Amino acid sequence: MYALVDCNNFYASVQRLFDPSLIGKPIIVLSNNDGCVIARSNEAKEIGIKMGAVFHQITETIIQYQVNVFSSNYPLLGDMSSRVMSMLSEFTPDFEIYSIDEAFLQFKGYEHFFDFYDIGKEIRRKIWKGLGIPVSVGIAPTKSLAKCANKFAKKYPELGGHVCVLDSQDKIDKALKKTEIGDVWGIGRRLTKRLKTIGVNTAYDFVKLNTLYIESEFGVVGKRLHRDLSGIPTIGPEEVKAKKIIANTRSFASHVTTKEELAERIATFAVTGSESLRKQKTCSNLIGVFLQTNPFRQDLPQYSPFLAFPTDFPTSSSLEIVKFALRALDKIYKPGYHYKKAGVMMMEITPEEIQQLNIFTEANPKHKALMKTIDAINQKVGKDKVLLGIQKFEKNKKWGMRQEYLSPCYTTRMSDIPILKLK
DNA sequence: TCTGGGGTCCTAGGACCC
DNA sequence: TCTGGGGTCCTAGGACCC
Repeated sequence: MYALVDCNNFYASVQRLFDPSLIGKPIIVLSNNDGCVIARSNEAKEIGIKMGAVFHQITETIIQYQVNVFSSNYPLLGDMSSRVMSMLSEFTPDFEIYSIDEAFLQFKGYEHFFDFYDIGKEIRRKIWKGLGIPVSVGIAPTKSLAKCANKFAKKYPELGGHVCVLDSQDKIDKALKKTEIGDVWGIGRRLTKRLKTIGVNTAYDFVKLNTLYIESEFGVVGKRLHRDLSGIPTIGPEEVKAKKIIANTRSFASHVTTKEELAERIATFAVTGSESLRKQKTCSNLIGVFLQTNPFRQDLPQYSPFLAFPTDFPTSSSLEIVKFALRALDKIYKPGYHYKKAGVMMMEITPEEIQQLNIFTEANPKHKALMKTIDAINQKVGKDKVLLGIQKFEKNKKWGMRQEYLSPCYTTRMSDIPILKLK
């Protein structure tokens, strides 16, 4: 059996955790740059704020309902996520982190010993007691059915106290019949539209389709999902693998026009990406850079170039990667445009220990030790303490990213730790 | 004024190899 | 009328996830 544990309105729940006065009030959390709504408390959902809504377009609603607004606080959210995951991992060794607020727990061979409903309740109780984060638990024989059960647990909390177990064909059928096709894991907007035109409106309708038909129309992806939803475990556990692409991209609060400013941002994206490469013990062989003007300003000239340079040898050295990134920037930069977004992508990622040597050039052996030292210092005394000369020294300016509603980093910064006052 | 960021997998078609 | 057989690798585009 698989359990899918999902934190309820995770970002909003975390903010509420450190400010109990927010309980029962509408909360929204914004994307980077305070652009879109990416998380909502139930109260915010009820007053009709949509996922992905553009923040500056809903100011009236915000004022009218006194909605509490937060910028994304990734240090805080990341830390709370790892605490949740750490507690969940104690329930079973077969444990898979699926996203920042979701994990699959697999229970092999326990079927006859455990009441899964009790397990679900216990998971919920522990996370709530230990961390104050509410979770929903869906338990079923396959991953896609566990996803389905989880949606049920969330949608009808009164039925099972945020726990839903699908342990018989009868229950599975009932749940599938009540699940809209668009809510099925792996069925996006396009497929929903296609399926509805052929009369498939629920997950149950989908399961009842002919296998051969599914394969010819929707390929192997459709076939896999079809089997998995039919109760035959097909979507197996995902191993944690090194990333194949590492991207670092940001929109700017206002536009950027000069090459100097872009160079400084590109360098920082490259440095951050290099750190990610080293963390997963890999090197990159192709460094790409892109620029983008603001696509919402069609009245301004548009220019969105991308260029990738192969490195001379596989590398994770910040110095090398910055060099190639800046070389690419130099090629694609054109004056006279208002750049709104930029990014660096590390591609063709290979393991550190497998090195295809180049005849003509080789890595500077000093870089490896240097990077190790820099990483160690930054780890010990705080992120970004050691920077390259081209990077911005001012702290807290974060590329002029708009973050007007940032909460304290309650769990990761000494000065932000909440203080309890006894009367 | 203002519109996120970061990933994965699959398929079809073309180029190329012997 | 007919035009071998069996492969690999790469790319662009499409779909999906959180």
